Amino acid sequence: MIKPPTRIQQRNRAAILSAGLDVFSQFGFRGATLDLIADAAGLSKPNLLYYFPSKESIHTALLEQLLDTWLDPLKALDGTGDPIKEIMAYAQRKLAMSRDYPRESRLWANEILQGAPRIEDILKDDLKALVDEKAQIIKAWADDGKIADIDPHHLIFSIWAFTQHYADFDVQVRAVLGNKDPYDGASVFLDTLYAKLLQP
Amino acid sequence: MIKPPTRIQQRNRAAILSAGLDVFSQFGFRGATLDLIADAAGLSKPNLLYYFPSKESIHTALLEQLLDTWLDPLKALDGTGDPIKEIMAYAQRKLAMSRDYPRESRLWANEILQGAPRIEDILKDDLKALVDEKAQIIKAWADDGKIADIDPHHLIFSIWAFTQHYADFDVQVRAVLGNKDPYDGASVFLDTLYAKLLQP
DNA sequence: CTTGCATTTGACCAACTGGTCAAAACAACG
DNA sequence: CGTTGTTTTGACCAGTTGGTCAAATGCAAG
Repeated sequence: MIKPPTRIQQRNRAAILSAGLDVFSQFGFRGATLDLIADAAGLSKPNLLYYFPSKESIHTALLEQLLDTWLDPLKALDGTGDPIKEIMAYAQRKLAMSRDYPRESRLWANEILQGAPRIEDILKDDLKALVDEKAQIIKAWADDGKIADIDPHHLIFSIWAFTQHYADFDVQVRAVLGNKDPYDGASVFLDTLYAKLLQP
Repeated sequence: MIKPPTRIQQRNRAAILSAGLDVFSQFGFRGATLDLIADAAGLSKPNLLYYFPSKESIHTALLEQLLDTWLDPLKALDGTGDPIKEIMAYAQRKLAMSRDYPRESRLWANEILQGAPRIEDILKDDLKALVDEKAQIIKAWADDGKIADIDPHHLIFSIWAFTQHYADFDVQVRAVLGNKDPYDGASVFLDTLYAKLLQP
């Protein structure tokens, strides 16, 4: 029989996951240490291992939790909506994710940079399937002359690249802009960019 | 008096730097180990430390070597040339860098992801100065009505983001495209994107 | 207060880490 | 060949790493 988690369990598991997100997203899997995570979570190392059996298991839990959040904005792209509005709304949702979940974006980036050893299958199955499905919708719009005739896959890549850049390269963006908040400017630029690109 | 490096020194230093590039770009500074680098270079660990005094020194050497290569394409943007051609040529140079030097791109990405502790000053000084200078050129073009009126800084970010995406997220891009070469499609897309965006 | 379970901890371990060192092997040159 | 400087190596070290364990503490219900 399964027992419901106590308040302490909920609090500590959440603290560990948040600490793990901090550490893994900054140092990658190999560069992260249990000591760093335990310190950030305010627990002793053996105590941390009472809640998660291994370093790997914390990382896996984070990645699983991330996956849904990460794919949601694209899933919401609606083939029956107004083409240009749909794509631009998707791009804005993605940009908002970078602003609101920068650690998650960097965790993902780290994982891919390291060759995605732990999620390669997911990329090749789930992600590819989802992207292919949405790419077909976009292609249909292009064929109907409702948007400009561009390669749907590279369109999606360009949205990922541009929006995630503000989370993953945050330090660099802020260094160049002199610490001004980048997101207002980015949002305006994003609108201009895709409005012009998609115009049939 | 300075002695010229022997053939062996040249060969081994080059092998170490190449191995270091492999390992640092995949695992980040903390995740990289001297054993991994030594193995990849085909040397024993003490032998490796005969050529570089520390792990840090290998990393520093790589970063210094990278900096010039990395900023060159932007430096070559010429204020006296044809505006749209200049910007599009810059974007294509950047894309070619991702294709030809993916490890360097990932080394840079790793460094920024980790908060750029070792190059923050360079970003705030040299990089910011260079970008500001080129941004002013672009702004002048926009003011003269030679290109569309867009934010020059975010234009540059969009070029960085899109082109580097193909090196840094290589595994993901190939997983989604089913292992087709992405660069031809990316190059075409890049041309379309900026041609439409910059049109006054 | 006591019993039983959940939680926390200090001490510990083997493997790995960055780095040192003296001695050995090698290369070049007269 | 011998000598001299360069290159390579095995053995080693102290600190860190992921992880274990038995014992101690906290806590809630009867």
